[in-house]
Amino acid sequence: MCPAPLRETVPATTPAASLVFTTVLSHGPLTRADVARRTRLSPAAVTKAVRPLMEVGYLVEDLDAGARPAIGRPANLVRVDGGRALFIGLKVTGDEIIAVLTDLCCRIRVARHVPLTGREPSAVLPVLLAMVQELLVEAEGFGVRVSGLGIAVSGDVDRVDGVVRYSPFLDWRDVPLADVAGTATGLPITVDNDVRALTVAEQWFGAGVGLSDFALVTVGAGIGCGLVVNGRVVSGAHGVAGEIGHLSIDPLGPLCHCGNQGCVEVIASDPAILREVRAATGRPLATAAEALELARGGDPLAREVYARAGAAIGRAIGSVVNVLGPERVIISGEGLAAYDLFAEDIRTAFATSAFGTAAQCDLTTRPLPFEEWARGAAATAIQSFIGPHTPQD
Amino acid sequence: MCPAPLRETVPATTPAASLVFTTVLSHGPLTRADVARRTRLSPAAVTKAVRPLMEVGYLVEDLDAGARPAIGRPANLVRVDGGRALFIGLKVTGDEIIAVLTDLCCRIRVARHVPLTGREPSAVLPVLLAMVQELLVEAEGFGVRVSGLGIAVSGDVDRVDGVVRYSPFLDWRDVPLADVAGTATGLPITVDNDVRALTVAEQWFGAGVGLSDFALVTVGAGIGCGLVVNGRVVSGAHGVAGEIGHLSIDPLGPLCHCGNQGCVEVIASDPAILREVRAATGRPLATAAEALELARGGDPLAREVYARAGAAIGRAIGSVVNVLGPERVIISGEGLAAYDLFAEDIRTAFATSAFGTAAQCDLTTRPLPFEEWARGAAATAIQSFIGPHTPQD
DNA sequence: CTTTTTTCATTGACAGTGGAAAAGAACCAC
DNA sequence: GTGGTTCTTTTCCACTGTCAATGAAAAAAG
Repeated sequence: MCPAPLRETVPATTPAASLVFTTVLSHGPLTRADVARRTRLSPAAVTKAVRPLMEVGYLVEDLDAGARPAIGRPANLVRVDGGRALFIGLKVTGDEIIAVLTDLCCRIRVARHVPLTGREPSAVLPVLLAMVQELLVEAEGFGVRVSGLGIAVSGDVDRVDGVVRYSPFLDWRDVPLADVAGTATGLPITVDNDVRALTVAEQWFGAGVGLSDFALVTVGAGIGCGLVVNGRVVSGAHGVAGEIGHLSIDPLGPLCHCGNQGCVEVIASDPAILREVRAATGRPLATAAEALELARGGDPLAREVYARAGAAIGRAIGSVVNVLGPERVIISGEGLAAYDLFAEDIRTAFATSAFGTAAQCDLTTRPLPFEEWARGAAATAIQSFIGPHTPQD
Repeated sequence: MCPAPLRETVPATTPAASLVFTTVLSHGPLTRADVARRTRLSPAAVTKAVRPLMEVGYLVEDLDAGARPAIGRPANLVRVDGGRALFIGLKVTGDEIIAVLTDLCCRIRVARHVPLTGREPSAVLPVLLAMVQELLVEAEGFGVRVSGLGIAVSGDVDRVDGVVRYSPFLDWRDVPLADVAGTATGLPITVDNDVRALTVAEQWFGAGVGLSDFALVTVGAGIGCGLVVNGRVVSGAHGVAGEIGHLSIDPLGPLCHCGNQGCVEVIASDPAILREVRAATGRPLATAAEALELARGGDPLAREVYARAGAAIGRAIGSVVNVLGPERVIISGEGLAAYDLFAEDIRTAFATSAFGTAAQCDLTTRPLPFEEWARGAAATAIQSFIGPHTPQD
């Protein structure tokens, strides 16, 4: 009579359960008492939230005695059983799709990528769906169902409706990605902006854990920035935020396609650096990697370009920090391969442009393997899976 | 036996009551049904929240039939009875204390200011307390008790502890203002940063009502910025945020005391404008008002200075908007007296520096009479009075 | 001039959430 | 053992806000 439920129930049914689950998820194995202290819930509430989550296997008792107190009853550690559920994360770029299969703790189990031949939705979607199928097959090998699919796309993305409003890079407008992917795969879909997705991953599983205010700066083909303020990811009133790529750093700098001069992006993005190194040295370099090699080899002109790029990034970070006063800035991105060349310049430019207390802000760097973007997408899927009661901090 | 309560109970005891009260407070007279729709509470919950608030007189039925629907039972409007409680707001500047007595709707009933002879806490506090006494006497004339005192100070202020951590302007460090004022007056005290206080006033009673993301930019002796993101005022991880005064606009501009060149504040603050007009015209002007007069008179060199100031402000606003994507920016401050001189420049500079969707952001200007700062302080007191369940939006 | 329709407001029953207090459990130290 | 300490669970309960039904007040319809 009663039809079988189409999807596994979400782990957290009440705000308290959600809070407990996300706390354990982010802060690793914890005792119930610890969870109670962290969440400011009563111990009783924690016990009651943990039990049903254990019964369905999302939480498990961690038998590594480990952190037992010197005195008193030994504590039982509780942790999330990552293997209990799988998620697929996809990042769609202009020329490829990067895909990962992760567990509930957002650890990557499988990573793939396929090139794209066209950018129109009609060219991308079949490849995307084929990739999902491929990973679903992989997932069978783990004997666990896939509980969600996250898709990250650059540009203006409406996560609530799952619509890509406008992606300049892909030249997409108003593509109802969640609907399409949902009907095709039957999975719960989360669509979000790529930088925001990466920010969610850092907030829950990375260098942003436990911070109520931080920024994530990505350096690569473009310069992006994700923000967490008061424990919540910032989306802006119109769905767009963190556009630091077009902060104007040098009014006399090169002309940017946005119409201004000296934007961060036209000084410090990978293509900009390549262009500048080419111009400075007169060599016909083809890729950013070649420019990097030249600079690493000690070419002073090339190094100068990297120094300028670092200074621009540092000043952009300084602006963000002055405005928001975050606790930490995480610097990441493909461009980080050149980090050794401009780390110093980023820090000095930041230090001089940060005003007052803002200078206390911690700068952390973090390598960004190519699968990381897709992992961010998986993180958003995990977030959706856990439920609507996302706690603010 | 049972001692009389020392202070009136706060209006809102439950989250729902708080939500209802703040909704009615900000959105003027509303029908219960409207409140229910706005807050997404059930109609029953609204009725139950309103009743006790009416019994103690904070809410009243508004008998101005006014907005009756074309069909169906006519609605009863509910509004806050502003006269039911009074609040004192104080702003401490370097050379005077500005004070207001407001009602619960943050309407100014009495405004005062006294000059200060010294900046040390020992010189300021007696004057401050005398001012409070004076307004308490005034308040007796209204036959209503004063329910809270808000104090606004520039610099790094910890609202939770009521401590002025560091105010460069006053040269205060770690002054426990809330404790001192609390024991001296017996009133509940709220101490906050001045710009944040102004932001709260706008969020609850001004041009920020109903917006989840907006910025408030103040132009005057300094350039400040208050931010509301996701419906909450931004304080930053270290208690400081919105420091746009030292965003560097022109790397070749005048040297700022912060060590950088071409900060907004060294181009567009009142003293900076005065200095520049003096330098450009060679005239021995004494005040910003004289410089303003000169520019209004048509002096091209003076006008040029204002145009540069406007452009700097516009670009600073552009930076904030690119980073946060607010729905609106409210431009205010004493410097707004000169608004006609640089309005155009602000807008053009903003338009060129705002990227993509960010340009949709609405720029609003709002005059800032001198009592406004003190009114901001009163708004924080009202916020504290209503209770800890401040809703996020 | 009823009756119906529509919307607003209230009531009382109720489900569900999380807290308080007390008891139980497991260990160490003496 | 006994007492002390901390973690965990249990039981009971206060409380909040929703549901569904009911009442109220007006306009529109018959």
